[in-house]
Amino acid sequence: MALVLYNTRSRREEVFEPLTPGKISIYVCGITVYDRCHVGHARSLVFFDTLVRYLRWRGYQVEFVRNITDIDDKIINRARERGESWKDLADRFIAEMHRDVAALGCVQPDIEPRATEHIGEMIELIAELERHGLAYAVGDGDVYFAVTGFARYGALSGRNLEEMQAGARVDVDERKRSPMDFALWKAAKPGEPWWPSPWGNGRPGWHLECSAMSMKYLGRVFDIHGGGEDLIFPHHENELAQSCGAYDTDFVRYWIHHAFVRIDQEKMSKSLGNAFAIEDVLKEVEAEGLRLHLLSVHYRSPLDFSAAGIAESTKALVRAYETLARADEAGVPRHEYGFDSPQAAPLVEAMDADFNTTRGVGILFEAARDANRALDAGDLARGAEAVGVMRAAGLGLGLLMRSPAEFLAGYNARGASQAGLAAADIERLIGERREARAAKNFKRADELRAELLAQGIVLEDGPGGTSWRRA
RNA sequence: GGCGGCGUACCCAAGUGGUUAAGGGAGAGGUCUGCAAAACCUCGACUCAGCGGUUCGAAUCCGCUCGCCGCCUCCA
Repeated sequence: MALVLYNTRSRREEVFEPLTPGKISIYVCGITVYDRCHVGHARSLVFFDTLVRYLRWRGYQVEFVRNITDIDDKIINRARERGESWKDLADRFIAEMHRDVAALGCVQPDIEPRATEHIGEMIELIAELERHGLAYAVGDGDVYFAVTGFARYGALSGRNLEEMQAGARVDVDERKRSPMDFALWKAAKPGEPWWPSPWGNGRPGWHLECSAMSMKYLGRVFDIHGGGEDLIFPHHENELAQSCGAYDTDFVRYWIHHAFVRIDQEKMSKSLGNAFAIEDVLKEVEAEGLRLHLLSVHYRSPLDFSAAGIAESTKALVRAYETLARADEAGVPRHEYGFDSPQAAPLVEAMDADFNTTRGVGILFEAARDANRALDAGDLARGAEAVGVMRAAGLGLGLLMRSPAEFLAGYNARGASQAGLAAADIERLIGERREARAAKNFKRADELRAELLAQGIVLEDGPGGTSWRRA
């Protein structure tokens, strides 16, 4: 079995071969911290988290780097609007981003470099580009990359300079040699933060940080570079030009880009004003329900955001946790199926095929049905195997990692509290109903049950008594 | 204008040349139950936007038409 992934550079699926056998180096473009993260960012965070988790579970030693862009025009402008320092603003949104990452159940990257902590490396890179005749300074201290000096410019995004210039929407800057040249270093305007450099006081251009930091931590060639598909051009095209131009390296072996989250058939984005902050969404929905929802669509297809869609996924997730809880209660033995076990083979096959998380989720639920069927039949051995498949799928996808009893208790308690009920209230009504049932007063028993149902609480009568859950 | 992608059941969504077109949500019937709920079983696209073509064989390849989206500007 071979891991296959879609490489943006070749526009086709390729068999993945790591630079060093058994090891994988990954650099993902992270967030520009000028505002809270939205659901589009959540897709990026969850997808690459799943990719890293899967590859680790799959037996690879993964080095995962995700940067933070903590200096740029938007940060400066936003800080100015709010009358605080750009540093304080960036730090605050970094903390909020970390909170969102944790809430979504994502691992933190091994290294999370910040642009402003790598100014020296970036200056060094510009100097190297200058030596290769690919960088030029204009009078006032701005430095540009000369795209016409880099023959492969446009190869990643599949475009060429003539086409781009024909349809360019950018204002042509007379100081540039070519309209597509981009800034490596920006001279500081009055009141802006700056760092000293051979070209004067200023700050780095956006694309530079990722070239400098990825190569610093992962080497001049590394395995995977990822991000949203809007980064293909110009960001990744420019990174590639900088890194390859400076060091004549292959730079990135596999480029992976995921599609957007959409709302009403339109890209979710800050500039369109249709973005939902992760923080706000998680007040309304289960974080793991959102996570499952994001994984239920293949990463290269657009995903429509809707509360109803997340609710559907959450229902499915709860069902899976209920199956696990049921298995725990029945005392089925725990099996741990590694990626090379026959039980995990279908999941590995799905995920090896360009991270088909959709199919992976399907496998998880097929196993859930098998488990319930076996438990219905009292076949604990078969139930244990099916539950083992569920857990293996969970490990590969980053789902079902929590204790089922704990998850369900929390989920149900939140439902009850939304209805203004405490667990003790519900227990009291259950006790009252138990007495009514014992007296064969089914009319009263049914009234009590209907009362709770109206508040979103379902009662279930089982052999061991009555339990309650969120409708 | 250039480049790229998508259109599969009521909804979401896998599958991209060959056994009965995954899975989830919703719905209908059944088993179970005091009645329910949950779970399970059954049903649900003779069909994959439309029309042509290639092939022994296509949702899957090619062409055209219609509809939708993305990138070409900061953006996950």
